[in-house]
Amino acid sequence: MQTRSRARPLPIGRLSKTTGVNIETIRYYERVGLLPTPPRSAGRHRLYDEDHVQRLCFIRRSRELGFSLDDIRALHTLADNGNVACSDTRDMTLRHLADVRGKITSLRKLERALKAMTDACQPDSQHSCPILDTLNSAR
Amino acid sequence: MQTRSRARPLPIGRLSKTTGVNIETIRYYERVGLLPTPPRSAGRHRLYDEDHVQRLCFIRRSRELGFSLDDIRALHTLADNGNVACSDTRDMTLRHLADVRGKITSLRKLERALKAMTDACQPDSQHSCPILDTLNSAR
DNA sequence: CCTACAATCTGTAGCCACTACAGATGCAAG
DNA sequence: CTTGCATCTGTAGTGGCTACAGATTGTAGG
Repeated sequence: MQTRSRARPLPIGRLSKTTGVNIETIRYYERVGLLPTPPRSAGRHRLYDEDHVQRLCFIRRSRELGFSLDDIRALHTLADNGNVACSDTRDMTLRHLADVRGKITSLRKLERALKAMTDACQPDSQHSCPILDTLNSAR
Repeated sequence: MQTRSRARPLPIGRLSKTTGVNIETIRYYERVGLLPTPPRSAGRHRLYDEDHVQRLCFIRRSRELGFSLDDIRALHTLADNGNVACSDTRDMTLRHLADVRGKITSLRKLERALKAMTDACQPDSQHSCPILDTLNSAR
């Protein structure tokens, strides 16, 4: 039991392997105040514990879900304040969801436009290129 | 007829209004070699003609379709070489289309994950926040 | 204990496509 | 000629990393 709470600290390379986050990125997160500054060895090497692993995994998963670093900072604050935060995290996630849906919509428009262009462009067309024509013609 | 070919040159502010491209962006495009350097007035103010308007519109439309500045440089080169380029532009556009589709796919995954989280998060839930739980739990 | 060699350190610069200034000029209307 | 807007150059900032260079530290083998 107490071996777990006294697990030996990880240097940055191990933390990186454990969490799947690049070493440079870990140091970057520390620089921008996303990851708390860890204690150091006598030779100034960073020494991480289990809390850092948890925090960094939280960050990674949030990034995978497309949250910005500012969002994640806010999520940390909310998480640290206990579960009063539930409606706030929900609001944030809903805003983010709306954003993602907006991006999907505009990418689909893009997709249609690009498909129309490639469809119009037959490799054996002797005359001018429909794609270049589209780009050249007025809106 | 000759009034059109001898239209008076536009200063950068007019070009900006005509094309809908920001002044700073126009100068940026010139700096990175996307827009040819225009002649200048005695006082070093840029003076644009109809060709510049066309070129800048081409760039704007390409950007709206999500092409990178490198892509646009390539498109310009192809356009200037005549319509031999047709299959090349088609290839470029198809690659870009595949890219857009890839982005749509991953955004849709994101959308599903975010929706699942907000659905699980009921405002009256007294216990811990499902969203924070998701972000905290292991993969 | 010494020697390799790997790991980590700091600081800086680059990526993309802009955007935002500051401070110095130019230009055109009244 | 003055006023006031337009434009000029140059630099720095954005987000989220990534990639170095050059110095120091940690560690395993002999």
